[in-house]
Amino acid sequence: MRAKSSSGELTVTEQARRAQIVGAAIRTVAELDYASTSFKRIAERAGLSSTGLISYHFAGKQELVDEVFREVLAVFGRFVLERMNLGGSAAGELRAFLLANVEFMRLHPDHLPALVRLREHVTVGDGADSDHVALAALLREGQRLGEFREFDVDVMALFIMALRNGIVVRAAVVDLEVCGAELVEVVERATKEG
Amino acid sequence: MRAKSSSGELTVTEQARRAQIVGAAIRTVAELDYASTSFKRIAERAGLSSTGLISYHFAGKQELVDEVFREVLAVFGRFVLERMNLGGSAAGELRAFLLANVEFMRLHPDHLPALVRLREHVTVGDGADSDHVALAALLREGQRLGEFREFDVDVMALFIMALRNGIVVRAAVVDLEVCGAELVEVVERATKEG
Amino acid sequence: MRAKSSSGELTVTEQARRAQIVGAAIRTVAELDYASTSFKRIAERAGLSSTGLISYHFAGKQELVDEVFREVLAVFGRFVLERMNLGGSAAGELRAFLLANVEFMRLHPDHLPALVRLREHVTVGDGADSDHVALAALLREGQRLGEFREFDVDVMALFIMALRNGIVVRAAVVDLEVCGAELVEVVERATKEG
Amino acid sequence: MRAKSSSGELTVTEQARRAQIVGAAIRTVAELDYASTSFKRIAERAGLSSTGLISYHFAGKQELVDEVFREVLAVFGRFVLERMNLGGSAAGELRAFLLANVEFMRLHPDHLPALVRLREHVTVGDGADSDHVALAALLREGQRLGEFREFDVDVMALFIMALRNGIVVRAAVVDLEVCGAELVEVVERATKEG
DNA sequence: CATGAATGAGGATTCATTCAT
DNA sequence: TATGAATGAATCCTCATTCAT
Repeated sequence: MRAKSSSGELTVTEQARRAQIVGAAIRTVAELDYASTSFKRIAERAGLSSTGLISYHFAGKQELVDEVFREVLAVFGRFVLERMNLGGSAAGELRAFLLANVEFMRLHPDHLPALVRLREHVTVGDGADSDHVALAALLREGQRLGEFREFDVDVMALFIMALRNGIVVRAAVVDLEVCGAELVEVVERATKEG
Repeated sequence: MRAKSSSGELTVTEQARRAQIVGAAIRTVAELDYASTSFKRIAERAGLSSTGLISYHFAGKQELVDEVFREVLAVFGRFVLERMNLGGSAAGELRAFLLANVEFMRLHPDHLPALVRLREHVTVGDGADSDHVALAALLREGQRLGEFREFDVDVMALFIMALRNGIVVRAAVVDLEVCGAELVEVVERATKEG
Repeated sequence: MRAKSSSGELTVTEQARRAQIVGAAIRTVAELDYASTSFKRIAERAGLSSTGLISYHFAGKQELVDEVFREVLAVFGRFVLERMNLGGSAAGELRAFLLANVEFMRLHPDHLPALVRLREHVTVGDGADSDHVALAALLREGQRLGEFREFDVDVMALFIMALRNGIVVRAAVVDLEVCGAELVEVVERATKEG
Repeated sequence: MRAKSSSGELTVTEQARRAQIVGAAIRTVAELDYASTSFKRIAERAGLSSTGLISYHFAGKQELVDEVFREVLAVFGRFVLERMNLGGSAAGELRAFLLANVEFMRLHPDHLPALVRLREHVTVGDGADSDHVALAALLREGQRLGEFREFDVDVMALFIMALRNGIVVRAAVVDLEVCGAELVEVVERATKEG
């Protein structure tokens, strides 16, 4: 009856259903794009008998979209973090970040497409740019350490995310292996001193 | 329903109306994103008194979308071509291409956003990748001339377009001047020998 | 396509359709009460093939409800005014007002029930209390002329409208003739000096 | 679905739950009007965690509505009766009835609004008019005793209840003290001989 | 008894499209 | 050609009700 109980806790069943719906929504958005993503389509993919069930578990389409976005971002964030926290050089971290991205595309082919397609329709505010901010910080650190040349870190972060997104959008028709290797090379050339 | 006369030709009036509608559609998509672009919204921006007129001039929403895409691509293509055909080196051509893109964003702030947003909803199949193909050819030529290092030209073309699109999507909140300069720098570093 | 053209004018056809829908809405509300009044029910009574047509002519349910209320109030206001402007005494005006109300119920059996049932759901703000205000003014004038005894004019106006509404709600099961005569008698006793 | 046990009796727990739900329903209807009164809203006000519980204790929305109506009527009836059975004159009884109504509004501000709003949606048939019948009987008795003038007792009863309901509907924005005094005065003038 | 998850009908509204004028 | 009225499918959402636990 409620999207969230008054205490903010969710029952196990509810968590499971929400996860099921979110998963179906991710697949739907990845396959059909936001414009064609309706509750009906999501319900079909989730095997639900009624779109009413989605409304039962989520306060509205916007909450679902935000939740999907948050979930994808969380999964992605954990995945990347596991592959980065080696300490070491900024350049190494950046390289790890890029390779993690490519690996993530392989393992979760629907997540990043959903992320990219939902970005404009999300009301989260914060998480949307968290990637960008963290990346810019890393770049700035690299500059401080003398590993990276001078450049506008925000612009460079934008570029790196743009390259990543470019691969995401074309992931279906592209050789991820080749793309990944070239991505690392290009970003290294773009950032390194000299 | 009309779309084209039985002989396949369009009258001057028809062409004018179609152009008016296409122009309004470009503005609408750029401002509202594809998901919120309806005939009603387009008609408002075009100063049309009926959405029926759009259906009259275009066989359907898909034809309109395709036409918009084709038109933007054509305008963009002419613009870029004028700034590139100086002959000269591949690197020079590539640089001219990039600068033309940035200049185009400044002069036609709605066109590339519309292009990017419509790409996934277009059924042209052909023109969608014409940019990519031409760019890949230029890169291959540069490799043949020894100006560019060895890389997968398709991947690199994808990257360059991704960088361009990254700027397009954030054009509203970004300093085009800075972005343009950095774009040239990054692409040069990404492609040049050594 | 629009509820109102940009110049605020309505075409003849549109006026006719709106009137048809408003009429059907009046009948529906009078018969079914607001809670059961849906676009579907209104469309049935209006002989429309689609509820979409109602949305086409009215910006929303609220606009329709407001328009219905305004229309009933206007018809009622004209009707009453025609029977009151004889000049003369305040008591005479009051009596004419009451008789006009009863006569109106006979001629327009759906209008006042709709008015009463819609009052709480209307966002008009002004017209809702115009009856009350005019009546209170008349009562005050009667007091000034010494025709009426001293009483709180707002409370008395409330009472008179309450008596009227009481008849309206039971109009179907009550003898209007008897009610009307008794209404005049009761109000006269309630207001007159002594 | 439960509604009543097979033997027709209700357990203490059942009675308590039903009373809790009925109380919340009264508040909900008084605050939100019938059209906006849903099981969800009632459950919120009752502190229930599920609308299912309402369906469990009442055979359907109609039974709940009828029960609410019956309950309000019973409470009101007892309250009024306590203040009337002094024997004495019909005029005195009538006056006591009116004052009891006003006092009831003060002590139970939600009950009469709920009663008025639910009247049209109730299927009891019986109790709905019990007020009216009793009041008409009192009026007839007063006529027999020569205390009241000649009038149609049903119409007069309708009028008196209409005045009462008029106050109820505006109770929030009106001075109950003033209204009460004027109500007694007006009804006395309306009914007394001469 | 109580819970909360689930259901499917029905709500208003928007949409692309059709058609008479 | 152009208009605007009309259509019906599809949208998200709310509702009372059912049911397994």
